[in-house]
Amino acid sequence: MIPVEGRSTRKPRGRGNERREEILNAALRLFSQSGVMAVSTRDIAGAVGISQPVLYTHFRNRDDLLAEVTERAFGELEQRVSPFSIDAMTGRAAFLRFCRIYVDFGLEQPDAYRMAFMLEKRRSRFETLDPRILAAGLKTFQCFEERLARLVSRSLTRPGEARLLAQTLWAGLHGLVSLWLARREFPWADRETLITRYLDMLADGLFQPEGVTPRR
Amino acid sequence: MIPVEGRSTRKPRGRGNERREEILNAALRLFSQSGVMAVSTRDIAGAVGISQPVLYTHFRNRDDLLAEVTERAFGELEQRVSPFSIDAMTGRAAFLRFCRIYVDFGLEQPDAYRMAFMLEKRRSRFETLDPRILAAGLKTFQCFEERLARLVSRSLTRPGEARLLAQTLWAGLHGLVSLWLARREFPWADRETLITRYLDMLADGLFQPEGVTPRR
DNA sequence: ACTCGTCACTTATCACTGATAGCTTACCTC
DNA sequence: GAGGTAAGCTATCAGTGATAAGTGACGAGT
Repeated sequence: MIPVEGRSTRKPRGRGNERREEILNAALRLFSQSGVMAVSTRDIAGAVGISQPVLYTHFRNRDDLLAEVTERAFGELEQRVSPFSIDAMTGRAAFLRFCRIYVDFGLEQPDAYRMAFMLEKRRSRFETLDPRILAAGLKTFQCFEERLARLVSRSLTRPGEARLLAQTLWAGLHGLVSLWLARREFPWADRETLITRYLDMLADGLFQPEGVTPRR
Repeated sequence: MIPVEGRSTRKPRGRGNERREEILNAALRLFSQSGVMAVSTRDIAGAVGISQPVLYTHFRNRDDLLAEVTERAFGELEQRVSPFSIDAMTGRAAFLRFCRIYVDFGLEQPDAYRMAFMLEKRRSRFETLDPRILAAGLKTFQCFEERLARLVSRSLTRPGEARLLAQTLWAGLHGLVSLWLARREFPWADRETLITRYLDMLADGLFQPEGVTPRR
């Protein structure tokens, strides 16, 4: 399906890990081009210029490769969230910009987002999530939670409040992004209008009108 | 993978449509048991007691069968939403109960929910959504929008306001349900606490504190 | 009662998928 | 130069969705 490129030259001894990187990069590129489900192990091997079984000397199986690409997807989101600081903005504006980082990531990198949050296991939904994906997700969530907590630090009182708030906001942001990605054919209202309105709802729902003081 | 049951007896002439129903029922059952991705056409045929190619005399392909099962999934959600009426509740309580119907559907029937809102196409994400799924989704959304509009009818002024409100709420509800379904391994806060808090956020975000008057 | 068309269903097979076994080859060390 | 081994190959597996082509039973028409 995907055109096969020419054979790659054999790697010198001891530099087999370069191949591993090449595979990961090719996989990420193909996933973004054609969607995760549409890319076969033969497509990936073809793009790198090696035979398909070579993949299995670097990764246990397809899901293992996918897990590693997903880890990187989480890393990308984290890289966007992590430099966030309040700067000179008011609380509400800062909160909205914070939300926008997340939403924009989902809309600009749909495949990274899909892998991080939406991808179902191929075999069965009863398979447990790869522990590396979970770990990467937790790390990114913690970064998200910390930034959010700093944003509303004035009024966090009860223990566990920050975590609950972060989970609520995360799920809220996920709703807009994931539904839009999964059902693009739906007659959505104007995208910008919807996003603005949606983030307003989240801000109004989570905080007092004055600023960024959590309700209740 | 899934055990094959005994052969079914041949259908009399003119009653081939019974077979079609049997296939749909078996597919729905297996999807709920093992997850959509884990069930093959041979599993379905085996459960019905027929050979695998028979499926293709009733459905164009696997996605076509899946589309019909998904239509039914939307139907189930619609059946839950459709009898909703405000009764003797106050506006906010009615709104929360309305939201609860949606959330409970997702948590109780995860596979129906997945098929309706989360399922990615098998081949490529650039394939268009089956028009029947889209139609079923639109019908269910309209039912949702109508009930919601009646709930807040006092204060809907601008045209298109009900639609925007419905899309916002839908995406909001979807966020909680879908993220919970997709990442069960995540260390979520207590489920009931999270749901309550989340629905409170939606109510506070969409309406004035007094009741069910939309903001702005 | 016998034909005969056609509906319901079969077996055989295709191309493709992820995955494994076992062989080959080129490099690096000694 | 020899030999070990890392790097990669071909061949093949079972399972998948899908198609082609054949079989046979049922029931209407005479």
